[in-house]
Amino acid sequence: MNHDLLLANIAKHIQLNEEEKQHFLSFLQVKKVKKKQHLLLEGDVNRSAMFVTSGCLRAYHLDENGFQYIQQFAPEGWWIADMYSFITQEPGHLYIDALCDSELLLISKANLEKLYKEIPKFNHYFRVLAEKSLVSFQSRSMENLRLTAKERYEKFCLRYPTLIDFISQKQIAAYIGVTPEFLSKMLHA
Amino acid sequence: MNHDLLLANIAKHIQLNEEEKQHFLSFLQVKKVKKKQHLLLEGDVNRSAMFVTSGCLRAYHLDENGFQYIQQFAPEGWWIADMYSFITQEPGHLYIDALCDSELLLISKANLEKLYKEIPKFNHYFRVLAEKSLVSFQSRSMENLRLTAKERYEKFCLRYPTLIDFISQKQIAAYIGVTPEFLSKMLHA
DNA sequence: CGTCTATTTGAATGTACTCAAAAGCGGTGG
DNA sequence: CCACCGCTTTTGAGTACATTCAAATAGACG
Repeated sequence: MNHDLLLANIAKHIQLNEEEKQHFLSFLQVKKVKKKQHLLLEGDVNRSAMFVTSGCLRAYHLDENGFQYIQQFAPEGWWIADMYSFITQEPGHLYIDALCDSELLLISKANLEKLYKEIPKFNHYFRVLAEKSLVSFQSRSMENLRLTAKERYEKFCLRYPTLIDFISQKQIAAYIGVTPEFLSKMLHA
Repeated sequence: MNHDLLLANIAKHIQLNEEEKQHFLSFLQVKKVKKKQHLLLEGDVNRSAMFVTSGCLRAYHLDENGFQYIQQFAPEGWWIADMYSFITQEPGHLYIDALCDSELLLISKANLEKLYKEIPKFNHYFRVLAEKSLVSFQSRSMENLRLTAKERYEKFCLRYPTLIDFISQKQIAAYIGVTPEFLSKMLHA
């Protein structure tokens, strides 16, 4: 069942009885997307947080010159959202799309707020998630200043070992913040 | 009273009755530090999260060449910690020190865990804090790749308007990730 | 007042980008 | 099943943004 991965993830942090599990699952919506399909466009309000049960998503920003900057990949077992937009329910700046056919579990902002009220320990679960993600982005924001492109490439390989030979070099370039041309030269040097 | 700023901050997110307030305050420790005094060194375990009631702290990383990279400043009303170390209670990679004489409220990891158990709605408070901080570091990590030094300088001015004419250029350079020499040239161009 | 650190300025260098063009590769339709 | 089209990757030459090293000046603090 595609809920199992999520329940297992949650079980690492909080204990749910059968009733709570069912209640939680009733808030979720299953969604299937095809490769290249968008789940969120710039200017959209991100109404649901997404948990990837199979496949892989990515969140990216498009700058005024048409350059993509990838904020994160979300392989199987990862949550993804435009956090700014999801929290504030205002239009966001990110695109989210599928790198391959994928299956997702969605929880809407409204249902998540209900969940926090009805099963408060989910505050704990999502607090721990947010804290871990925070630590990771804190590191990355400093690494993006102090590391060279080559070092950032190596960090990428460590962070997403399953993606290295699955995604294109262009995607990796957009994640580490270099041009595809430069990454190609770097890997052939 | 120096607790007021913190209680006001908390009141924006959760409602506490008088008893809960007192219980919370009993977990806190007041600490005064002088300018340049360190609160955390690289390799230390960060045992307490710190709330700045007056003054200003900063968290920074020192690389192998002796360059400082400032992760964040914490003026009055901000929380600061080495989140990685605080969460895991393992040795961290950050230094935290005072930019001027400052007054802090500390909550130890152990007391915070007790607090979560005894007044679970603090999970909500710290979840919201972590989420906001996450959004801010997500933006910064991409800005550090796609913006030029001049644009990062402008973002810095927006984020910390009270610090611009209080801290040295060298500090700003260490935050936006350029050499002091380059920042000087940039500002005189 | 003297010392230490921060800032300024300049010349040479390096890392990564831009633009351009060719080669490779994958998917789609005839 | 092959040919074509579009996108990715490669390669090269010229350029830009930021660094390094060095030295002079200015400022802050005890």
